[in-house]
Amino acid sequence: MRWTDIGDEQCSIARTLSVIGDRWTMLVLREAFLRTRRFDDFQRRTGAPRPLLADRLKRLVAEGILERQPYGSRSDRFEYRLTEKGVDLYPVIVSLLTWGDRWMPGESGPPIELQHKACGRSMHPELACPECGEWVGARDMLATASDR
Amino acid sequence: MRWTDIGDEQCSIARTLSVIGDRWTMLVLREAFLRTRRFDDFQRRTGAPRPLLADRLKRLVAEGILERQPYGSRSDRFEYRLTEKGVDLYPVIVSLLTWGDRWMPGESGPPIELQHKACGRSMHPELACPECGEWVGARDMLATASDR
DNA sequence: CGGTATCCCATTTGATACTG
DNA sequence: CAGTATCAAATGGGATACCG
Repeated sequence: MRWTDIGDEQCSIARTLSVIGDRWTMLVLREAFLRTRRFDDFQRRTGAPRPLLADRLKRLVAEGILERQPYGSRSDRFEYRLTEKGVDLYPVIVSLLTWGDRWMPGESGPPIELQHKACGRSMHPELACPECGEWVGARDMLATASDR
Repeated sequence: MRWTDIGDEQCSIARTLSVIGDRWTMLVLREAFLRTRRFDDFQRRTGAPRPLLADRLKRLVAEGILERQPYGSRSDRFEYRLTEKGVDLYPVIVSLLTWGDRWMPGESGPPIELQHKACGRSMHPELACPECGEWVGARDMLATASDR
């Protein structure tokens, strides 16, 4: 299986990875959630080579995850903003962050702090069941693959 | 920045990606959560070339995400099982799945079904605040990067 | 500021075969 | 079953320069 073909896979995980399963892409998304919007800011903060960044931004726009829009009065300035589809990737990003904070902590504490606006506490969101409201972990779930 | 150096980054997301931010690795983890344990089963179900699979399994074991253990009576049979550190990646995997089911649905419905053992319903877990219990999305959170 | 254009090199990949 | 060995080909990465 080639990676160009993976978008055709049955599995939603594989299809999702075909779109965002690239390390530079993930870092771009991290920045987008931190409200980075302009090319040069993405470049500086991700450290990606400019041609690579250009490519990844283009793909994300093509996939409808980012929107490219002119801003200000000049016609040669653009900003990239998350679409609804892009914002919906939040659980993926925050899960990566949470796991890293827990299992691969840096020396000086986590560089990104998460605060819940509503209650004001610092925390990492966790998974719960939208039907019954209980917290869920891997052991609480039954996963069934239809192809086996 | 080279990818070999990314493990040194400040950001937990980047450090996490340095360990699991590879597409084959992610598919291996998907299988692990679907209770795949043996080399050839991983190979068949992920479609990864054997040398690549061997490499990814080795790395995951080195990182403490999988454990390699002999099983049965023969000494040349091994199985790979998620450690606690590995099980804790569940939110990452399930978030990828959830997003894919929502935004990149296949023709014949999702091939992996999730059921909450406790309440019996089919659902996708969602994020909530462990402090106050409310559901949270990207807009409900304040993310602050300490380096800017 | 927001990109492209080049170019070269290192790495990864994919296929295939082989071994204990 | 559980890998290694080999190897050609493709890909991606990084540096640098350039343009409107």
